[in-house]
Amino acid sequence: MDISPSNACPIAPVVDIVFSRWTTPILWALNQYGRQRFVELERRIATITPKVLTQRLRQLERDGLVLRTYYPEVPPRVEYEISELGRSLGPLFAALAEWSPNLDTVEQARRSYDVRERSGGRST
Amino acid sequence: MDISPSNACPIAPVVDIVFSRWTTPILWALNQYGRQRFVELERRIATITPKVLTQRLRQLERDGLVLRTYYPEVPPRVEYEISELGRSLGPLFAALAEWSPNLDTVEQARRSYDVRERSGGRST
DNA sequence: CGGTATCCCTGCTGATACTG
DNA sequence: CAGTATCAGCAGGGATACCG
Repeated sequence: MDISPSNACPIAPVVDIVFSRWTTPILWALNQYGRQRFVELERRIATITPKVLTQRLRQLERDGLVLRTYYPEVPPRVEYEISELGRSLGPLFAALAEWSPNLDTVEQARRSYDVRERSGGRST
Repeated sequence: MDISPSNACPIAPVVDIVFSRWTTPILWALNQYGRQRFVELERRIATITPKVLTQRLRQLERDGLVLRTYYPEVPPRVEYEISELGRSLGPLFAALAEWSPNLDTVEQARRSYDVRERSGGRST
């Protein structure tokens, strides 16, 4: 939360909601593989802990991006799915994916920066 | 860094680079108001401290998203500007901006969630 | 299964002071 | 001006254990 102060730029609030920690893989998994249970998400994301997964799912549910359905069976069952509002993020995610080829450029920039810095390239 | 593990979804690395803390307002300011000095950025973002601003600018410079120019004058002058790679984020930022009307829906979702929770709506 | 509760610990942040 | 250095404080995340 409050990842980037809104006074600085108008898109900061959107970033706070959509790109706060763990939300991207969660929304992606729900969008990609559809409605699924808690454990499925847990296994798919792998490095997330149940506590944090719960926190993030609650947050996403509160923001209306994710729908939670509870089945009072034994053993209990809960299913999560992306909401319509969540699906409206599609174009945004597509824009992300379209930019990803530039990751190579970033990698290259990092390497040459590191070389420059190692040899004391900075003037100040 | 490592805001969202890449094993979970392919767009996570992009998010790590572009939407890590403070990078959005910085890139936005540089993109919106053009080439400017350290203090200008500092004043524009207001709540950022010089230490953190320096950190983030270095990171963005290393990633090739921002260009730094040092003028060895007295007093010294440094100017920052967005790189071509940084400008290539334009469509992404536009997609963000296009989604921002949905913030109202999020706000509404939060309110009704909070009402539901206050009255003990959750079954589990 | 689908979570909570607990503790710990890292990393970000803020404040302050100092320098070329 | 444009930083760097240092220290303290704290929220959030990870690991582990437990519960309906």
